[in-house]
Amino acid sequence: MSEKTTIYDIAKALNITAATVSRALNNNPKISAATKKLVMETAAKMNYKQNRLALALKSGKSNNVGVIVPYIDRNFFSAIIRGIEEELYPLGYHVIICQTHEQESTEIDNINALLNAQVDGILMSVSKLTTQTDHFEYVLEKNVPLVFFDRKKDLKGVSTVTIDDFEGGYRATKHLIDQGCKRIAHLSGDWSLEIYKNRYEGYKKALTDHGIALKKEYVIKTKSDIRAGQKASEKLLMLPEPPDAIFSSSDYVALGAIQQLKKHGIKIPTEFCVVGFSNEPFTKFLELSMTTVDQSPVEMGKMAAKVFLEQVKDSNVKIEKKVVLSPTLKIRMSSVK
Amino acid sequence: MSEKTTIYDIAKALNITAATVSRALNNNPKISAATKKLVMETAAKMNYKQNRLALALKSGKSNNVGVIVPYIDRNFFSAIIRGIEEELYPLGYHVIICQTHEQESTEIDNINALLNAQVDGILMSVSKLTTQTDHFEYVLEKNVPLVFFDRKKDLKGVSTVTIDDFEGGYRATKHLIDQGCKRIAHLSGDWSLEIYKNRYEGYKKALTDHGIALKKEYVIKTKSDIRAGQKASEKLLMLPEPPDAIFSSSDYVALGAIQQLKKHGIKIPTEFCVVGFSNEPFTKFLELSMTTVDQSPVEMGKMAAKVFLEQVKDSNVKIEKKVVLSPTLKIRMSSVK
DNA sequence: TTGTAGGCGTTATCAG
DNA sequence: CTGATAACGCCTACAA
Repeated sequence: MSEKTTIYDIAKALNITAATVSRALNNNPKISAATKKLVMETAAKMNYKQNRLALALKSGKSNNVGVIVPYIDRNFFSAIIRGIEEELYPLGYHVIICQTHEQESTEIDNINALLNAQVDGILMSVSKLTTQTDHFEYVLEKNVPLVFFDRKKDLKGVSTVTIDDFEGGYRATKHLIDQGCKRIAHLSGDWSLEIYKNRYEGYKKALTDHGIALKKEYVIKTKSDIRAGQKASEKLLMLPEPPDAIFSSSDYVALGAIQQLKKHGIKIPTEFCVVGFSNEPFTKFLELSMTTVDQSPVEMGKMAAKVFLEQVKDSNVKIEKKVVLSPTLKIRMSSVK
Repeated sequence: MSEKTTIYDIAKALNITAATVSRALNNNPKISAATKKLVMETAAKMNYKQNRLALALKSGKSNNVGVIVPYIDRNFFSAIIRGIEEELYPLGYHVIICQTHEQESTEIDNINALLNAQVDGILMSVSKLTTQTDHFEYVLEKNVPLVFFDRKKDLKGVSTVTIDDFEGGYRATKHLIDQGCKRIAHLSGDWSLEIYKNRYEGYKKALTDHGIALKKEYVIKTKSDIRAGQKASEKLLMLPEPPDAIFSSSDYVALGAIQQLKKHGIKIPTEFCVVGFSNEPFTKFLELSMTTVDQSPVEMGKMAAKVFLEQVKDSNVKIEKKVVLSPTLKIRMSSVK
């Protein structure tokens, strides 16, 4: 029983031809009910399982999609992958995972490997260190659907699923203003990634909309970790006129800020409010739970999958869909006076 | 340039046969250096990329491995997947992801789908609700290597990579004893999963080794979430002689316990110590950081991948390797008086 | 050293 | 309705 049974085995057992077996198995209308039933039964009896590799070679569709992310164990990305998988699995697609470690060379490598593996599409979030776009254009040349989620590059023919980072930044900042904060600082990331630029723009707009002047020294670009948050907030506190609130583009940076503020004996939220970004799981579990912007990553993954599906459906027409999801402000203790 | 170039295209361009091209591309010794060079150059010029599907069909090896986990966005599992991917990618393998949602029927479904896709191996963690083992035996019948990580079923011919849960439970409990705790409770999980049973056994052994009697009412089986932790610890506090420490098999349950203790105004760690299990990322970020048992999931993933590789290397000999990793106790604030 | 031919498992096309 | 045949892209005896 360890041998794989093929449609030939079934054909032989039934004294018919493999073509007929194939037809029976595939609900082809041109087949008698009798033989169909017979084939089905013996197929079950012989424990036949379709070899998807052969089908893939024949049809040119592998029913695999490649997903490329910086690190799979970052909650934001694993949640997106979860969404993609859950949307695609019922339709017979499998998800192949690749990690870039934020390296452009690895990203290029991944794309080539996935293309060789004949994936039906590539869904990805661009790595931080990526500057070129040749490898993306190469994917398009091959007529393989390409969908960017969260981190994107602007390219003709590529669909994208993002959240409205501007809106997220705006709401977070407005919330702080509503809480009565007067001197709101912003901890941002590298602006070569649009997401950070957009969050900053939202912050800026919210301030000006409410008649608050933007202070250059209140905006600091940092890496996305706790240490960076500690250092940046220390710098802010040393200012002649220190801020009374921080909107951070990263939950980790926000956490670092909170830790530093506590070290200085500053009371949160009464004296100082903090808002993060991403709704990382830990933000909810903190004793002083953190207000943050939720990006609904599972939904983002599902949406990316849907966009991909539309693309394969009408592979003749070039679709270039830009889906922008709305962020949700999760108001928690770190910002409510 | 959108057409895929095959070895036939190269052959035609060079007025040689596809077989020769194939040999040149594969470093076959029986070929002249001249033609080899020529083939290589035109292959590069024509942007040839090997079709791995065709190779897979021909060779019977897809160079894909299937990984099945309950949920991909649980940090423990995504970290394991990260380890697997990082170990296998350099060798040309790709990782296909499936989620069971803890359902046995989905698990069976996933296995069949992966088998149909001709994966070279399946690495998985058994779902909580799985009772049968037929589908695992079926994998073995097909001569597809099967490796369990963390959650396993005992089966002949299956390799496993786990951590020493007994040891983890023992160390956690001994640590509490060393801290001077006298009445140590244990919040466990469903014992149909060995891991929970073993952690309990470690707890028990540590107690008896130190001359402490096991109290039945101090051991409660719960689900693995915060709410369950709150409820269970409430029950413990209502006991005529409430405990002064909790060792929990789950970080989430431990967090629920801590929250409940605080509600009662109990001071941690001075009056009460808590130790969790898994080293979920949030445990480190809590204001009162949580002592917990680290399972080094990335290492576990790498090890599972290595075991798989050994298995495919000598596919003739049936290997049944049982790797047991050592857990590490991360001592933090929730348990140090 | 190179060419020829067959096959991996399926499906699609064309006859019958 | 069913059978025969070719094709997907690659590799590998075997023959030359």
